[in-house]
Amino acid sequence: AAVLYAQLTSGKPAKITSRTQSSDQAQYFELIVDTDTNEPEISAEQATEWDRPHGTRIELEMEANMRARQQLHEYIRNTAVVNPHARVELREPETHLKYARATDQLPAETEEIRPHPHGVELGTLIKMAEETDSYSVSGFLQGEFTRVGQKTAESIVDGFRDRHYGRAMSWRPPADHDPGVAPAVEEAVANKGAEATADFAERVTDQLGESERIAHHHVEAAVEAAGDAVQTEYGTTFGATVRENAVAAAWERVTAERESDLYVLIDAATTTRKDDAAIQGLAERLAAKFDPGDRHRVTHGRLQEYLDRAADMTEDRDDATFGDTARENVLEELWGAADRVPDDPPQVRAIAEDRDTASELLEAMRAADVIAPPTNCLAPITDELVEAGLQKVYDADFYAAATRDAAVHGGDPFIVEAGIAYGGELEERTADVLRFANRVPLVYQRGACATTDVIKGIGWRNYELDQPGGSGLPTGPAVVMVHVASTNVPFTSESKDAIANVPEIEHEIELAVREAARELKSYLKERRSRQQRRQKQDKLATILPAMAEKLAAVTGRGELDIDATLGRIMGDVLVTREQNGSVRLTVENNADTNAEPELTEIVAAEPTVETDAATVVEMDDEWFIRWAPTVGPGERATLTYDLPTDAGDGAATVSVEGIDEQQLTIDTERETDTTR
DNA sequence: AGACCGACTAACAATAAGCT
DNA sequence: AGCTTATTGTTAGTCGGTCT
Repeated sequence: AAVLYAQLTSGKPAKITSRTQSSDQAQYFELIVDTDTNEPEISAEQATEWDRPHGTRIELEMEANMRARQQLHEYIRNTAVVNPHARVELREPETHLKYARATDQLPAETEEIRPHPHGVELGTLIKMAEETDSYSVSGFLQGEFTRVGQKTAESIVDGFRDRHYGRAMSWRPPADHDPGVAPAVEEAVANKGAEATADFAERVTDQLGESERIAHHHVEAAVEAAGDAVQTEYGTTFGATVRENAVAAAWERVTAERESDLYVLIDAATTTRKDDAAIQGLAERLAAKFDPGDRHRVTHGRLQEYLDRAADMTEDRDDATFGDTARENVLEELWGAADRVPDDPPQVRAIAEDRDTASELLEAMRAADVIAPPTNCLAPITDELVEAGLQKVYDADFYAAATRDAAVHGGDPFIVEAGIAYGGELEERTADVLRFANRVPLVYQRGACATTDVIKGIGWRNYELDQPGGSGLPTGPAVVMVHVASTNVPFTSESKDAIANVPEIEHEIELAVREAARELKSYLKERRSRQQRRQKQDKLATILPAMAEKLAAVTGRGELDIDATLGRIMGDVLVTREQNGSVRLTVENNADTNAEPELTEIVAAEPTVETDAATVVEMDDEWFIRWAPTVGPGERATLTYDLPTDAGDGAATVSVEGIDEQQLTIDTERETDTTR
């Protein structure tokens, strides 16, 4: 599109330079797009020198006005966010934007997939049907669509038959005491010999008697089978005319009692005590819709029409009511009673030529259960790289990102990713929302986008962000980015400016943003508590020494150990080391949660540790003493070990890990106290 | 209470391998 | 070559637990 636009405005070809790592020369092309055939045309080709080791460069010259420069910059910046693997640079006469690569990791390769049955449009379907090599509908579906195997294809074809041919209404076989099918068939067959005719009629009757309900095609099949059998046995030919007559006669017998048959069905469907007369009336009127000579094939829509008319009439005449629910139940009962026709579906070619048939097939495809499409056709940026992308563009204190698992809307898989940058150089105002679709920034129509709607709908106060009025965009030094990757992103319009409000996508966007926001929340909470701690500590640090001094002056005793006291007041973990012949390490936990510090000491001589709580490892004449106690709130734990007397006073120091630096006070002064 | 998540199983499509 | 069969991978569905 860019090439075409450049060509239209400036008339100059696109200049392309490309070089692979292995080749020592680059290839240079000039390319124009033939607007008639929409095919590229290479107008010049030559080998050339290029200073880059590998890559592709496209140069386009185009005319445009630069009034929307701000948005161009924004576009470039946003592009840099979602393409952390790329180096993005913009040179203009007065500005120069440059974003370096944040990672050398290329986006995961995507796999091409065939379209999903739920995702195609009628036009596409017809086009596919025209181009396929398959003859049968089943083969076409299995070959051209993803997630369609034998089972799914069968269910689609079944649905298609229902829509294309309708179903064949079936009736119960005549009861035994009624004049059965046999006499009617015998009557219909002439000049075939009494014995053969009787046998023929009996066979047909037996065959039909086996099934619960009989549709027209059952009768046809029974007559065919009986005809063939009798033909070989008796040597008399049962031609097409005879068979037709026999089918007609048998069918007439089968359909003779439509009314009582329908009565039973309607009665079964209407559980509530409907008026008997009303049901009878409905059955009568419905029975009248099925012509005696007809095959009784109805589509779902036609059946509904019949039922509606019959029900309306019954309401008028018999003063009964048939509500929507009742009608629906009866309709489903009748539809269930009707038999799926055995006709083969038309060939794919025929479907391609007939729009109505194709539309019926599409309906069947939409209605069928098809498992979700595979998701490896999408390449998410991944949460780490979203973070990296944000870091590369925004100078903030905190970054969070979340990538959702793939989900499906219609037939198209999609992945939603969200990222949040907070603090740092970001301005304190309504948070920016960056929207992306398939790694392309969406600049316009901010308000019409599903992304914005979702973010406005989130209660940001839960996540420690200000939100005036409790809804709408949050305020604060924050940037929220949302990326939707899909094989078919549903845009609100052709201009691809905003993502449409598809419930599935909105839901995923919300979950993704919330996921990232939760991280932000814990960060903000921690930061706040840290600030409070620091304020408290600052105050104490000014007061305590003065108090200690006063106290010392009043009591006349030596100076107090302020550090330890401060630690106790602040709820810190206090680690003390005393050396008096043996070394004694004490962990005192003044916090209100369990502390699990890991203490390591390195000494120059082999220590003797009495408990199993600590492990000693020797390495290059140094001994590592590792001790990882769990200390409950308000408790203290102690480790004592001996060093050989000739080891001298330890230059050993204790290092502590697993405790937040802010909450840790290490006190080794007593070492000097005791050795003094 | 409801949504979400992970572990597990069953079902099914996709693919490779084998067979007629 | 075309069909059937085994294998593999993916997904839907279910259950129980956890979090908000």
